[in-house]
Amino acid sequence: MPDAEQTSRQDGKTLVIVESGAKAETISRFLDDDFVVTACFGHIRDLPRRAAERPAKIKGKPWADFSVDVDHGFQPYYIVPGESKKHVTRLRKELKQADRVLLATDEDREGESIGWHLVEVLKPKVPYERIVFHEITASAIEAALESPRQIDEHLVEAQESRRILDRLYGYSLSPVLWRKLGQGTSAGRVQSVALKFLVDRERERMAFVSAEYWGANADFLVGDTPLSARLHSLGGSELASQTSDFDPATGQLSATEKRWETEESLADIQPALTAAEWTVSTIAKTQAQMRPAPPFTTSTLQQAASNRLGMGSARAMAAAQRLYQGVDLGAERVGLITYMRTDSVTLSDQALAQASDYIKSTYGEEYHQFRTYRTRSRNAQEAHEAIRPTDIGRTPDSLRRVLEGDDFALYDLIWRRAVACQMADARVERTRIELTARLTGRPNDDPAVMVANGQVVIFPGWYEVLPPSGDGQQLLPDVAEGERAKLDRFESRRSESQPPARYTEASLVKKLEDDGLGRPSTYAAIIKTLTDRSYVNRRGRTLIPTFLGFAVTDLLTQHFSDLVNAEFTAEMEEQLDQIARGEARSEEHLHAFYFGDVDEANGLKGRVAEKIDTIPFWALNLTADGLTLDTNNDDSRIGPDDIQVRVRGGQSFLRRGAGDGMRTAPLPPDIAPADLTLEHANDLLDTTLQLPRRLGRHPEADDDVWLLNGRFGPFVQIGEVVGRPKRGVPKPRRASVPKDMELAEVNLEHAIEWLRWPKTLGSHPETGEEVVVRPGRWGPYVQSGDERRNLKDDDDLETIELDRALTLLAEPKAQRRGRGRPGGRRGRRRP
DNA sequence: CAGTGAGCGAGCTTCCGCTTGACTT
Repeated sequence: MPDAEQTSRQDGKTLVIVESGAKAETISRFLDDDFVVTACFGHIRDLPRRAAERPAKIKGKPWADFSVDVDHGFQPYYIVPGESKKHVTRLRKELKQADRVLLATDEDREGESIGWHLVEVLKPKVPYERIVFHEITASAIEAALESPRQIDEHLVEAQESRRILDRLYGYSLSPVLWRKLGQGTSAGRVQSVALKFLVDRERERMAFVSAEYWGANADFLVGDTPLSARLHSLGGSELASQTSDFDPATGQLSATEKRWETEESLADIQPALTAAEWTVSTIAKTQAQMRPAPPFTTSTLQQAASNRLGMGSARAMAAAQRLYQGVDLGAERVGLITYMRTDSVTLSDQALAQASDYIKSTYGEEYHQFRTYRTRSRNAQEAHEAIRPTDIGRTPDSLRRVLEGDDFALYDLIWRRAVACQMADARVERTRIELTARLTGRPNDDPAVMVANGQVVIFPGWYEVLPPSGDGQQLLPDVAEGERAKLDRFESRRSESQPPARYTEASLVKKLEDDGLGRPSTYAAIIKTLTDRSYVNRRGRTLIPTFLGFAVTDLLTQHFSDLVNAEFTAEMEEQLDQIARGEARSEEHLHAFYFGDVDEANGLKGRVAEKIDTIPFWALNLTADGLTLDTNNDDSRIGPDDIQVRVRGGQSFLRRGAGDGMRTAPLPPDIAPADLTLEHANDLLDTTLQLPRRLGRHPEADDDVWLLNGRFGPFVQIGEVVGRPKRGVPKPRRASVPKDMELAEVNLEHAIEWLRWPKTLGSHPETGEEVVVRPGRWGPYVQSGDERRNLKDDDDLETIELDRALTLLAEPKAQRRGRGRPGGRRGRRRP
């Protein structure tokens, strides 16, 4: 099929380039044969990510890591990454068939930039113009074609400024973390703030002091009618009944006008309450209108998918992508929803009209309510519509045979939300029944009031399509004011004030959007980064920061606090807006950021150079009161029983004492910092101290194999545990336990395998030195004396022989290239 | 960085924001 399309193309056509493949398909249906619609699939150029991608001419430059010449106007050096090459090749081919190009990328900062990059890479010889589609409808496309314009250079400059700033930020601060916390760690304008949200919340939970408080429920008989109510107030004071009534720092009552009841105080008053004569004193009815929520954006879709369907952000987005790309219905492939990466709550006129028709014909006129919604989130760019079904008439039921699993559930949710948002308010009537009694002989507790709350839906409106959980009804029996009531059963109930909830994927995405961090296309990726880097663990739906996450956050917050908050991004966005309006230049902002606007000391470059060698290592002190940041980093002040949490090589561990009596134990990778108590820490240390452990008998050496704990972690050894190495006695054979191995799982088989290395192949004919082969950090290698060479791909660790090893050793050493680094400092190798 | 031992050669990691890869018969 594609072949036929290729050959049928004639010269003289207009090439329309959009960002996404499905969008290209849809738009081509609205255009005649004079147009060829194609997709570039997002950005086709970017700064090189890794050293291997950098152009040869910038290698060795002091700014090569950035691929941005900070000394000459912050000139970026772009490349076409491997994944984009095939798209560029294809676009070039398509361009040859065209005599005009329309850059129809999205109408936002990134879209403008993608259009500009397309021109830079494709260098069209034919005329090109910029157009934008506001919706994918015939009239909107026609309107777009009638008002082409030039590329907005200021907007492109703003995007480039954002791109370079993020590169400078990430690639300057990440190396600081490598030095202090281990390789592979990372810092970024968005991820580091997201991580700080999680760490701050975990610390709030650690500092939280819970309060126990008691309340009561009672069953009444009003005549013969049963009625349940809850104890509301005594002696004119309301009972404390929620977390916010208590001080999170002390667990004491903070709402001092309220009463703090205990189990004993309620037991004490129960006889008086039971004996009292109760009266239905007031029945208050109020009406309330419940408005539907706006249609979905990426952020609210991810929240609802998590809350209602239990889907994580990435899973929800994958399902949404499939719905967007569409299904085969009959002969044609049809996209079922509009674009799923959007920050807009706007619906097209066509969708509004469709919804109106559907609602009126299905539920009746009075169920329809025309509504428009305004986007409230910061930094919204609104290049697309809200997420909605492409055809409201395509009900979830009609797609039951086509969609399954996540896809169906998500479509159902999107469809309901889109319809509901054009429906009338639900009207509910709320009823509050108060029962009052005078207590004899208890002046401080008199009078007593019990309350029952109820709710009835009197007009469902949008509830018809999207019922609230529990259908919105809480029925109360029919009683009248002034009726006498008898307390039949009394039950006191224990509650605890709750620490602030941990973030879930859904609540983190909401927080990010509210604070203007990240974009619809990156919310799921941000969470993935945090988990990939082991900054965060998932437990059920909640996200729990690890100690490594704490270390990263503390280090950045202590030394670069102005960079690790949402305000930094907000200010950046203001500057980008100035650039986009042509009121400011990117270079000045970047210069101020990187080199400082007062002096070098307040620029990123100067600060990193000053800090990278002087920042102390991170540690938390663990006491009975909890974990606190260690600020002096002074071993001489550590007592023999003092416990610290530290991080090395990305692994967190416990340390008890300092100097000679010091003991360490690795922390379980999934431990929640708030769960680490002094007692737990001592248990972990004592468990590790159960080493040495005898694993069994080595069959060849005819000796015992021991698992021991050493300076650099656990290791296995053939032979007795020795105290100090004795002169003249050959050293026993030893091997490290791999870093990712749990100590409890180490057995004799493992030990025998590790102890096979190094294997002696023979002696070197020239030097007489032993030639050995062993697995190494960078793959297997051979060694003789001080000479080492890696095995090649064809060589095998198990079968390699002396001759081959000698050949490898005779080859020249791989050339080590000197690299000038900013500041001229080469990191000392860790001993 | 440290802890009963031995080893590790050269060069790498990292950012945010757009898009989904698909060369089987």
